[in-house]
Amino acid sequence: MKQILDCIRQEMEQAFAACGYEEKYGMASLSNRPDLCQYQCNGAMAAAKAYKKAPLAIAEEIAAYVKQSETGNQFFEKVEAVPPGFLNLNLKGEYLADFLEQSQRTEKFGMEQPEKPEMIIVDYGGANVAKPLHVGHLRPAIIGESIKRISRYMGHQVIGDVHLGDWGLQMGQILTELHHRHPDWVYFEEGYTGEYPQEAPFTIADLEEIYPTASKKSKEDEAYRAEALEATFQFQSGRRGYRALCKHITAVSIPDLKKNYANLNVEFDLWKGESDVQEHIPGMVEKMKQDGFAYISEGALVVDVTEETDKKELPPCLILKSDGAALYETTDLATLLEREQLYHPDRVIYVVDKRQELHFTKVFRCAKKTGIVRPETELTFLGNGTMNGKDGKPFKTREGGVMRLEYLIADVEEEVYRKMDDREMSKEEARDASRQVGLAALKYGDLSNQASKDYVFDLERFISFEGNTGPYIQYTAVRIRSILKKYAELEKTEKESQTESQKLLPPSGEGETDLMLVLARFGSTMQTVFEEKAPHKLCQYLYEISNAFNHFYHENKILTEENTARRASWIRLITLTVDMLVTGLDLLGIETPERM
RNA sequence: GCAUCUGUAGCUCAGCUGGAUAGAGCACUGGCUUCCGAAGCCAGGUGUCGCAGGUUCGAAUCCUGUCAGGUGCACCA
Repeated sequence: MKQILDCIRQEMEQAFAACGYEEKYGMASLSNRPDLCQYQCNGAMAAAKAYKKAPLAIAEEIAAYVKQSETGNQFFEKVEAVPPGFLNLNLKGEYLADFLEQSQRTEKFGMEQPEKPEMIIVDYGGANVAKPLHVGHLRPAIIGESIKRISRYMGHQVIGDVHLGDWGLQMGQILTELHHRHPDWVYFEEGYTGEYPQEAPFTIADLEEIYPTASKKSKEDEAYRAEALEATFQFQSGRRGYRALCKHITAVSIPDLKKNYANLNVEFDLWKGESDVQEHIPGMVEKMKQDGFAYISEGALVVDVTEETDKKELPPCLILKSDGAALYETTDLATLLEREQLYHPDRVIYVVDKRQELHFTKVFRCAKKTGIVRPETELTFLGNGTMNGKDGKPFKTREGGVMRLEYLIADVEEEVYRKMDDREMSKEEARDASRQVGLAALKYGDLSNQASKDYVFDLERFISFEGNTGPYIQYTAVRIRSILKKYAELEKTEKESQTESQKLLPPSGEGETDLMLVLARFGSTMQTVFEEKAPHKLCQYLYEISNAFNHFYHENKILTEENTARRASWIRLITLTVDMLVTGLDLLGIETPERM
């Protein structure tokens, strides 16, 4: 169904046209002065210049036209021209109620599905094998998951890909470290042609110690680093023993990563890694050479990606290192190649740390230039800022190290659990609720900030349950559910149910009108959130719904309302409210507990 | 050095495809519960929108310059 704002715009555009002005001046928007009106149209002021007339005169002309027109009469309770030339609009209660009535009776609150659903791939994991997830993985995971859910909800076909880091230097470093420790392993025996063991000779816990050690040595020791680079090259060139070991590393890591992402309520459709696209590399490189895009520069194989409009010359996109090994760029390009073959995506959205912007700019340009993706494929870089500590610097543990994600989650959960002491719940229920509330605190604290900006992690604030926080939204939803439960019991004692047959009545008071106006914005808000890939705007919206509901709630006694038609109408209104809240939270990747 | 992002209330942040008095939350003060969850609601003060110019009827928003901070600049990912 059509959005309210679109109806208003159409109405106003028609009015402008009928009065002899260009249609575009009918552009209406939400009022920025709610005390004066609900919607506004500023077109008269813009038109004043073009038509050399007084803005107020135009506004009055339009207002008069709308008032006498049939459809205008149906929509508006008020159409007012105000100096210097604003058009202030208020909707009729009947129309508003009718609109929400339809929203409630239609799937997805009446949101229209896209004519042509797009195939969208969201690349947002960034996890590396052999390394535990840490706070740096939090933002891409949370934001990406939300983008995925929102896109899917809008009616598109969406694939989330974790895109594991399982191919680069880190693998060479681990191989080197393992070689040093266990030179006798069959994996390191040259010329060995037999089968390698099925079982991995190490556990995830071993790896969690081995990788940091190797990484550290590689930074400090030149010879060690050279060894790791050589191992990387050998491994990438297909040395059997190395490949077998890396398979073990991946096999051991994935279940652990899955578990940790699941704790965050983050799920991927694809668990592909960099290693999965290696077969595409030789052909891809060969074609780039043949087509004349790739050439040797300073020993490495590169593709130029500068464009005329650049203020500064971009470094070229590196395809192969001078030692012939593949790079980050190479793998990302090959991944795009494979995605194009398998899924033919209309868009690929990368949710990764914003510091990688240059890298992706190069990859995108190279992919377009060399024809790896179609010209119309939209490649989007959604760079996220970092989560900082209260000192404004990247979040660290007290000891100054990088915090593991599972510890952070556990800390938040524990803190919430302590606060729920006084609730009448079983220990089990309280645990479960604190998990959901804690996660909401963490995720909402993150998502309510613009993705591209850094933000300060403040545990106290996020879990404070006051103000614009995840728990506050959850609380509002839980509270409504509680009322609905009570109502269901109450209704049992009455002769017949009225809720189903009762239509939504026009609002009876200020609080109810405001609530209805907010709820009526669901569709257009979702559209904006999707288009701008801006989950923080969804947070803001849910917060507005919650505020509007709480205001309404204090203004009206729902269950004791004597007019049963009114009461049934209110029940339907708050049902719509809670449905939208729960849906919205779910799109942020946040669950709503039964009680809290 | 070059590029790029950010600078809004004491703190944390919205607003930035130009519009009417720049908004929230926290913190601070006072009030509201014989009644649906007070983790709530109501009321109260706070701003050189980094600075300086410019465009415009109109600028936090667009343009230029400038200051401050962050980030990135070819064989790591």
